[in-house]
Amino acid sequence: MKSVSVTDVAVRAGVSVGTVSNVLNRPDKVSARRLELVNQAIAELGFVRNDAARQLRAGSSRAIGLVILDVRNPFFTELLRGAEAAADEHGSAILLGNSDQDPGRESFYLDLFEEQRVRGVLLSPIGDVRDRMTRLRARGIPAVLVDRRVDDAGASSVSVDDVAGGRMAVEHLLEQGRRRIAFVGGPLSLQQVADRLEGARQAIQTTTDAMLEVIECPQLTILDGRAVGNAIVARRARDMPDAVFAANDLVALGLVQSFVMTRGLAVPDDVAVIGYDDIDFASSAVVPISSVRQPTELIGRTAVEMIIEQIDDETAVVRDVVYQPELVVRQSTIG
Amino acid sequence: MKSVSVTDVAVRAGVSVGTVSNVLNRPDKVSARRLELVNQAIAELGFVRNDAARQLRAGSSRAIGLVILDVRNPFFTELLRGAEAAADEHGSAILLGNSDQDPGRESFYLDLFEEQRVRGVLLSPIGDVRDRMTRLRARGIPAVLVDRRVDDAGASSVSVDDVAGGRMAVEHLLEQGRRRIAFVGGPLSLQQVADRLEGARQAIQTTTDAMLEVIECPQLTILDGRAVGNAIVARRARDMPDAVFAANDLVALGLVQSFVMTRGLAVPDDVAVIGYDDIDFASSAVVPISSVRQPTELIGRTAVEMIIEQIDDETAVVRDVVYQPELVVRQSTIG
DNA sequence: CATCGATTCTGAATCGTTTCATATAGTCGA
DNA sequence: TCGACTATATGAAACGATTCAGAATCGATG
Repeated sequence: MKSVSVTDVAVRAGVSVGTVSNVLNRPDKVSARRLELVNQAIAELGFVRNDAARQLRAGSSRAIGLVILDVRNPFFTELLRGAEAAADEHGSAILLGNSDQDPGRESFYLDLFEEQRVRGVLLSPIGDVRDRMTRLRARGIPAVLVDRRVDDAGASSVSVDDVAGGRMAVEHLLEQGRRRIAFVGGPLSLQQVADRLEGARQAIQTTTDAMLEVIECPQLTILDGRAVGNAIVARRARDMPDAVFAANDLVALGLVQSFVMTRGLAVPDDVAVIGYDDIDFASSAVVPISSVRQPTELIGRTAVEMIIEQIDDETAVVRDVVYQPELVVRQSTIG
Repeated sequence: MKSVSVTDVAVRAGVSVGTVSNVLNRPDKVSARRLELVNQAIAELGFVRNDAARQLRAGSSRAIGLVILDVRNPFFTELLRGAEAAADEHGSAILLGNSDQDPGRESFYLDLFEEQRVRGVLLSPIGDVRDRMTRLRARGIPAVLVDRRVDDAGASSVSVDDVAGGRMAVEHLLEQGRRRIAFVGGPLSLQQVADRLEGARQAIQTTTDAMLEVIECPQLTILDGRAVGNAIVARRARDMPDAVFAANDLVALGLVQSFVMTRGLAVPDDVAVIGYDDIDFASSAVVPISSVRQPTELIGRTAVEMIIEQIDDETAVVRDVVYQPELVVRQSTIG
């Protein structure tokens, strides 16, 4: 099962290996006759370039690594598609790593990407990544943080103003006359979650009679939402919130699901629910869910473009791009 | 920005390159003293093994390539997680390619994987892949088809009996007294879609008074479902189906969304809807959607295990694993 | 027809790791 | 102290593509 090499092709075509390499990489520098000969030899032998060898000599691969928090969250698959599109246009491929919010897996993929000498890394980080960023930078690998801004990390970032988003969500709930508001999300160590909560707090503080309860859950999945929902349904009436702001749409979906399925609470009559991300499924939920929309695909696209910028121009400075979110009102918050 | 090589490490530690390599790959063959020396040198110099060189010498990478039809379909992300878990246990990583049902992109990723000399390929194919399979086989790259069985392709596969699934779905609709049934899905060139339709036909044929209408849509997304839904709503009453079997849950979600949002049709009173895949979002839809469940994660896991089996044992024979689907009844089909 | 320049070709050197035949050190029994 | 092993360590060769300095080829021109 010996594989075909450029040498084999060169022999078959009666040219030198240098010429074969030129056919592969700079076909315009090769005379028509030899181009023909070489291409024919390639076809006959079924030659496929060995990327490891190419990379070893060339110094780096054409791949860009992307580490996301959760493949099952449509937010991230949307982001991935934006990144893919931009990478495509530039002739690179995206290598996806799914950390599942586990720092161990995050490390695993970052190590893997380093070993693979990827051209750049996009990271949706879990905890503190300052060290990681410094290390990548020292190694000359451009890195961009996505969906999260870290001051002083020495890395560029593309994010959305989550504090503003949180504020918008809760302001909207307040405008609807809600006063006993619960924030559901977690872990709070996740910056996005903390920021959305901070925004919520800011909004609450503009009033005197509203209160905010924080219910932390371990992850941001439908199951977590459902669990919290069941706990809320089981409460005594006087402890019941009249609105819930979920840190993302999956949690919001879980909440709504549990409220409606147990027939314990009507949405939005008993309790209003607003989510975050505006994933496709939010609009098709039991009760279409209000949400805070992020320009998700654009985030992915921009991040890749920033990587490419850094590759092309070594002197490119650290830059933080911050997009603004947008409120999307649906049935779950308006009676 | 010169990178640190094993030679640098060897010099620093005062040992030979062979020893450094042994520390990296067979630490048990190295004396404690040198192990210590080498590890220290690695840490001091910040050495990271160059995977391209490793791969070049070793012959193949530790990655397994997976090409899926649509990252935005939770079915595939679930499958991915199963594959990831199995790969993890075996110390390999999954490289993901998203074909978006575009044969060009499918080819692109398969070529890329070949160049990368992946250890194996999992493919959820679009059209005819016989040639592709033969070629991979000739190159000694184990391949497994997922979610689709292709007789005589010379490749193993892991799939679900979609004909049975289609039959189950429509039998269920018939039991509920529905008689004017529409099948929505596409493209019909996709085997999964064709099989589910075939199952539906078989079920219909067990009755004398029921009829099946086939509505083909270009893709299997929420948007396609919504478009077909709008078209159905616009029909005259006597052309209206009383049940719809969607080829997957995304389409079903889109249909329900359009029926409910336009207030044109009540689900399940006017029209029952059943989907396929039983993704998480099916149960949290406007009307919780009945579906045909596949052991999705298990499919991914099994496929990777079959790849590993083929790597370890060259003589492993072609094998088709076929799982059985399971009916999940929810509100969308029972008044 | 000699010369100069431009265009194409050639092939040895190179990238960084692993491998493996060979060398060396270490252990034990006699 | 001397073999007879075993356990470790060594370092040159190999993997396969790219690079680049220099060679070969071709035309045009005086």
